[in-house]
Amino acid sequence: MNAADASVETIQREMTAFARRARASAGRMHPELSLVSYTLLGHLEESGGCRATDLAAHYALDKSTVSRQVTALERAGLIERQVDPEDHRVQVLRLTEAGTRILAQVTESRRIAFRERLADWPAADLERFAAYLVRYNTAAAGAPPAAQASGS
Amino acid sequence: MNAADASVETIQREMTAFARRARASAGRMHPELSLVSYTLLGHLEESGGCRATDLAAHYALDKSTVSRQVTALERAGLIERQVDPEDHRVQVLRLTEAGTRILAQVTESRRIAFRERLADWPAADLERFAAYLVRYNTAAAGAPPAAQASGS
DNA sequence: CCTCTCTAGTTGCATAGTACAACTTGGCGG
DNA sequence: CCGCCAAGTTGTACTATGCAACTAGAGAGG
Repeated sequence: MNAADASVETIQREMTAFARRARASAGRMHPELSLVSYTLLGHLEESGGCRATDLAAHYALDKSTVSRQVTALERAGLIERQVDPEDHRVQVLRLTEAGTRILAQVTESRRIAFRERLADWPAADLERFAAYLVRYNTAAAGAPPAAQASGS
Repeated sequence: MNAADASVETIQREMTAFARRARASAGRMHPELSLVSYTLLGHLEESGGCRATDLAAHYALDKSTVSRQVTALERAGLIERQVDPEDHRVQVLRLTEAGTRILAQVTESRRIAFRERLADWPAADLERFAAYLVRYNTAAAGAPPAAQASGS
């Protein structure tokens, strides 16, 4: 195996290890907002409101899963649904004020934790690491399901 | 926010996105070996055999979770338990031949998928990316639970 | 030798996230 | 009007997970 292969191997192992830990510790920090809820809210903020089907497609989730998550988030008052006047089958999802606030809180406390962990990294390394991750995830998002599954 | 903060923000977002997708697509590639089982087997291979408690500590899992996973892996014939002759409370876990084989297969097909996604990366970037991930995860492993949860 | 305490692991119970399949509702083209 | 497709919901089942209660064995102190 050449050097590039060894690097790929390491990247695979470390990304897997990270993914493995992520869920294991999910929710310990923010019991009121699970990893799933957090990412859904984040996408709603980014997109400025979208359909449940869009969320399902974006995260490769079943629409039933999204439906239940959306129901829970609505019950919690973090998002609201509005029936699309153009097509009554469609529900446009939007963050409520409370949802926006909580999302910001969680994002902030997560940012603090990440900063702590990355405190002793030189700025140049941080930038490069960030760029690599963006590049990697961009490729992953455009890849077919099988390739996405490799991240698991 | 300065440049370093922006990088931290990006790292947080991208790591989270990755983690989010990882689990969602887990198992689609290798139905016979879940993400959890895969990482446990991987650790057994690396360590050359260890206790259930070691696995739990390494992955920040409850010992009951590990116990069940181990039971399943043993039933599947991928690992075997031997009672430590020095301490009858302890079970030393080891990969069986079948376990070693399947682990190698899955690792290989995952490696192929990762290589595909990383195909157009220069070797130098691969090496740096790999090094960053190792560094990041090493910090995560030694961090307190709260900081680990930030990866979720 | 007996007891107390600690450790390793198992099991009972509850919960979250997920998928798949069946169903409901509504839009669209013949 | 009819048949078909698309968006969501609901029923069901399964996996991973944690916590708490338990069992079994090791070690220390009397």
